[in-house]
Amino acid sequence: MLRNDYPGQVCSIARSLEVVGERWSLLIVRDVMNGNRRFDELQKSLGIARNVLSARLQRLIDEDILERRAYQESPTRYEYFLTEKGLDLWPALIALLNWGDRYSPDPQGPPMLIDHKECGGAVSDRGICKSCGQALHARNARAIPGPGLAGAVE
Amino acid sequence: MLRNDYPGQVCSIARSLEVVGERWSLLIVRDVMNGNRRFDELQKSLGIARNVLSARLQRLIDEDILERRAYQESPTRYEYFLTEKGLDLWPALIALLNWGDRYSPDPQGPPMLIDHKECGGAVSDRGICKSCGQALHARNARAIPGPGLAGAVE
DNA sequence: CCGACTCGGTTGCTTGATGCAACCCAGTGT
DNA sequence: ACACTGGGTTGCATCAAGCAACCGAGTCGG
Repeated sequence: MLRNDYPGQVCSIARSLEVVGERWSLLIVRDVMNGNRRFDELQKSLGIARNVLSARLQRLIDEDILERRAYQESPTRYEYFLTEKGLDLWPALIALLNWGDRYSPDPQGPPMLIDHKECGGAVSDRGICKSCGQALHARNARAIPGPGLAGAVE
Repeated sequence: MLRNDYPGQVCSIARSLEVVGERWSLLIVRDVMNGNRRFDELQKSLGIARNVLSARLQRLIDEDILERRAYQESPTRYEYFLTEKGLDLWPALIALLNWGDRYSPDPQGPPMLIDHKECGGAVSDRGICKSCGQALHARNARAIPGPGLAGAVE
């Protein structure tokens, strides 16, 4: 997105998109959720321009979606973590994941599978564990590589 | 978003965002879901530039998310409708709506409320009817103006 | 028969975000 | 002394978005 505001829109969807609707923002959140926490990791994993990654991270920190913490001193090096607000984007990501799986399917199968950490059950498009029925969140779900990834890695 | 592809990304979230992650796309889908079906209605409601609206509608049609139908001849006039694929974006929109309501709250209350057409129950962030427990879809949910809209309309 | 209005766009121009490559800096390893 | 790593910043070219003007078919009012 170019400008991050939708002038005149009084709608919570528009307000959400003002914050996370910019190009790359949701993919950064997804990557951090999957354990990519460092600048270079994110840059390589996403293939994003470094200046743009820098700007996005700053924006996500300003919006209290990410938090930057030093993991060592001299030289100081940083990691990015999701706040509660950031973790709460999980249901939206799951909905987009499922929509993508349904309508842009990989012939090999989905590239990423989500399951319930405690019981191993699959997750529905509503973020509900299909085997135990619990409504899941970022903390008790886990991403595992699916069959669609295999073809891309070779 | 500028370019609509995320090169090298093998991920259904990225694939979804390639299609609906461009600036305005999800808001157009939301508007059509709420009954704005004509070019001028959409243009006024969104405050989007006409050339951009034209490009987005064409893209959404190409992606089989919208369908254009003539509602009269001479002069021919058109309306845009959501396909099943478009309607299935509903859970993602609901997730974003709830996230926006929670973290960018309007002091007056939410500008838009969603309820279950049949029983009038409120809808959770997972798109589940809070009163009867049913998992809802675009067709059996309804958007109604909430308290947050009042202040903006005056 | 002439002008104004509506709907659904398209065309041109300007502005601003993005992509890319190069550079920077502190510290570490060899 | 030199290269390497992590975490960026700077400059420049390109491409998409915003804006206003225009267009074309048909309809209405006088």
